[in-house]
Amino acid sequence: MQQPTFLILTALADRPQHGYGIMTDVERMSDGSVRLRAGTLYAALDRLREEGFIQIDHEEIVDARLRRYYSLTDDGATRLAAEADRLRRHAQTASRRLRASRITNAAARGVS
Amino acid sequence: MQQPTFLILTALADRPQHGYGIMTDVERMSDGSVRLRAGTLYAALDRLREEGFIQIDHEEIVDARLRRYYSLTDDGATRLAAEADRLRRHAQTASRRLRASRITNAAARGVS
DNA sequence: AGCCATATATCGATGGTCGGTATATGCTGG
DNA sequence: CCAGCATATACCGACCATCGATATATGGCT
Repeated sequence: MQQPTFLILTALADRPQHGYGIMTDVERMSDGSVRLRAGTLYAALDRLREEGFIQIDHEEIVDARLRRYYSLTDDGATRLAAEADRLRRHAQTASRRLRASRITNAAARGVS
Repeated sequence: MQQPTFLILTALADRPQHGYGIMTDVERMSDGSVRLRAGTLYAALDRLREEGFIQIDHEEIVDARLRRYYSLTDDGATRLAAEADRLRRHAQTASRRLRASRITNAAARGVS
């Protein structure tokens, strides 16, 4: 699973949201580092719905504009939890190894 | 950065390794869930070298077979550290939101 | 009047990964 | 004794998620 997809599911983890809301939420969550393109977002929403990870929650019209709200399915929540755990473990492994390497290099330079 | 690329850099975080060693290391690190294809690995090694994140450390011949060892550059270590931190934060956000959602749902069902 | 935010949708291009194939050596089980 | 597997690098076409751009429409701000 790629980062944009992961962040879309994360945006839906605690409440239903509509497409545009997901876009801004993802940008905020990632401190502006991940700007979802409209193409990416709506293609991903269709795909994730086909895969059964999200579903259409409800729709409403605001200012003559459609808002289509999506929510996580149980499958989606399970999948996201598994993916989050994988990310956490990978991040931990990388940090541990980098730390080990810095210690080794410091020792080699005679630094206490 | 995609997961395979991240894991390749992680494999090199604490010591130089050759291609095939990276492949087995990545599989072990991810509990067998990520099996690097030869095509992915060697293409990624070329690309990462061009980008300045890794470099050829040294080469040796074992059993008439070439072993080309790669190591992280300073740039690569910096990049990997930043990426690991991003992964950690994203995983944390997803887990926090999922937890919040479970509490809300439990309360809605009248569960203490 | 012009621009930006809101909101969804579609389309071609890009690029990292997948899956397979090629080449070569050495070890091991049947 | 030879077939298969592990080791080791390399290349290629295919796939698909994402990018970047464009389209359409409304409302608010300057």
